[in-house]
Amino acid sequence: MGHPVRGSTTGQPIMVLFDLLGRRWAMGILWNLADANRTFRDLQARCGSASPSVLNTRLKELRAAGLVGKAEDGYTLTPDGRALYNLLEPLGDWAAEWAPNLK
Amino acid sequence: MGHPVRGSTTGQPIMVLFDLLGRRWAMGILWNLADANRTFRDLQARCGSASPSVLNTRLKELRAAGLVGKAEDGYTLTPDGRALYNLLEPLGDWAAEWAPNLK
DNA sequence: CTCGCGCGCTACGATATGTGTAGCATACAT
DNA sequence: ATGTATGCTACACATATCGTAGCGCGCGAG
Repeated sequence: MGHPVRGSTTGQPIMVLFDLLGRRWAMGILWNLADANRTFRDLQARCGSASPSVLNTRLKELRAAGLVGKAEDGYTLTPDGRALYNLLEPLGDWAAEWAPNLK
Repeated sequence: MGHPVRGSTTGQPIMVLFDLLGRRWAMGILWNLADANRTFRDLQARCGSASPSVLNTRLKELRAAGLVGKAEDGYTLTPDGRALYNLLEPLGDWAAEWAPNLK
């Protein structure tokens, strides 16, 4: 049922984005690339030891989406990826206040 | 390997949030509840006809997380849920500019 | 009252997606 | 050449999601 535009039947770009980000580790990868370029194994370690197959799949998807690129010292955020990260960043502060209310 | 704190081994609340939102339709549900309360079937129709089992599972998770609540006229965002939505909202505008660059 | 209807929701087999471990090829240092 | 680290693939197993069917309920019409 493939990857292209899973939720975009209504033509809403936001659903395409949610489809891409609504996969395991997708946002975590963006998050961990924000402050520095990371090697494959470095990313793997920071994403709760995600299995290399998923990690590689996600990296392919994110690169196809133009959010992540490859530099000499590992993977890196493209300008688009960084722009998206900047929108995601406030979630970090919010999560810090929200998480304790959970259990 | 359940639901509680899948990526939080490092103690980062953001990973707990990413775990919750990084599931199918999770963000789509928040998005569709933003402008009005929605019934179960209404949500289902707006989420690309997501199967009722997933939709129900997601709703349970989101309610357990205190982001979604139940009103007389359907599901609704809690104050926390609305705060989170406000952070997510800019993604809509960004996605509208980004999506066309894809293919 | 009973019939049909739409509702929220559950059950369950089929498929898609993710996990975990092993390991290969390359590069570089010792 | 030997050891170590890298990026990544392969594959068997586990989990998540899908899609369809259908149950129990409340309600309004006949």
